[in-house]
Amino acid sequence: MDGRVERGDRTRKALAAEAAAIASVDGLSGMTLSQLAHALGVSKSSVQAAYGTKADVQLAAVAAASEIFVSAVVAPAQVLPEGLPRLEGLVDAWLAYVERRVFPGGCFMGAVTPEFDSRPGEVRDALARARRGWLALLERQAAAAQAAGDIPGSPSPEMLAFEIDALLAAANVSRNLSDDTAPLAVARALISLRLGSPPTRATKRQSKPG
Amino acid sequence: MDGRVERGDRTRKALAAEAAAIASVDGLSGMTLSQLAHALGVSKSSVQAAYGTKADVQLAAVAAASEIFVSAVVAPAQVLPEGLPRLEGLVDAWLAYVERRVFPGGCFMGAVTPEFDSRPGEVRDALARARRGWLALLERQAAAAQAAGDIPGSPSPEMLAFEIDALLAAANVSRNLSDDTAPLAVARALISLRLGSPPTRATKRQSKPG
DNA sequence: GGTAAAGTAATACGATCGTACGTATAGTTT
DNA sequence: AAACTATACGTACGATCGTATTACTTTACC
Repeated sequence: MDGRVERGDRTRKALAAEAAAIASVDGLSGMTLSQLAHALGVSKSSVQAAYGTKADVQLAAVAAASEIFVSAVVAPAQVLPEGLPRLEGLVDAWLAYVERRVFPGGCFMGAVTPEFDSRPGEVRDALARARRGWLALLERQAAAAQAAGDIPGSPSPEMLAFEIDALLAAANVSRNLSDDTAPLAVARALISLRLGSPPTRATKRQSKPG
Repeated sequence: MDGRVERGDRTRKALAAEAAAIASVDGLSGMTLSQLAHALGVSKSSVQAAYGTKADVQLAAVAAASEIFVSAVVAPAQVLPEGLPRLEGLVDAWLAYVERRVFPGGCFMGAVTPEFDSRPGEVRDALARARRGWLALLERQAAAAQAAGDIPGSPSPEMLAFEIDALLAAANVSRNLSDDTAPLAVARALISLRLGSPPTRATKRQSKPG
């Protein structure tokens, strides 16, 4: 074991996490190395020493954002039983992840994927891979829920996953534009509706207030 | 009448349209004045002479993109009767607008709104206004369709508009990432499903080919 | 304890960014 | 014809971008 590279890895992690945070607001190409260095109180040269080039920083930011996303959204839902419960758990965790601003710009992928979806390169490939993984995750739970008969009269799991992701992404944009969390509740209600669940569950249900 | 300002307006229009095209790929801040000038075969100074600052160019690009969008998507559907027909016409026109790449980066708003949704300023305000207008347009037709009883068992017009827009935006991203038009058909099928229409209409239905 | 490795930093370089200024050209007005 | 105005262009400036080079500090292993 080498404590030196361990320390280096730690600063590298912190760097990548901060890069992801900045990119969620300014984009992966809008983010500059000076900005990143200043945000962590280190010199620009240190950033360059950790990752050679800016493209490497961008890729590291995507990887770090993916890890953060997994621990904030995927992992919490993993304790729930497969199928509809876990699917709804993923949705609720995602909405909470956006609402509490794990990234200052809302969803990292939602901010960065449209930026790079028309620019061939490693960054786009990484983003496409992350997106496919997320959609596959949703699709698997949708398929399980459907197999269990919990989603009556529903389209294919692939379509259902596509729709859930679309609603979440749109909610993220609306929320950022209006700085209001109402769109998150709208998305939740629509997803509940499409999943055939009764009313909503985690959004409202504050009846009997007294 | 002044032939000078007329000529100026013509170049200004061409400039704004090209700026929108570039921004649909590189983003409104990724676009540079040199790039814009070179794309039109003029000098960088000319761009600056037409619009004083880059922020003005960005705002002009948003305005130009809105006009292009209206003539490519909104206007064609305006000939259809209000309610469900016009709503589906808007959807079909939108999908065609993306598929035939009116903007090289797909939907201009889809590329640029996530870029600016966390950056306060005039650009974000303009994008928010355009988005609200588009959603209101969808919502009005959804309400008319619902009032006519054409969409049985549907959520509120506002929610329906939100959902249609979400599906279209997601289809645009998927299409750009994969360079495949299949996501457009998926979105169309889902929208048809949510509108309660039988199968789909404009996506497949190529029976009786002879 | 000395040495090699890795992190951190200081400095500098070329390129390009957005912008400012001066000027030539073309059209309008008097 | 002369004065005026708006467009277009060339040039130049300061700032900042990403990157390369170089030296110094810290840390772990011999």
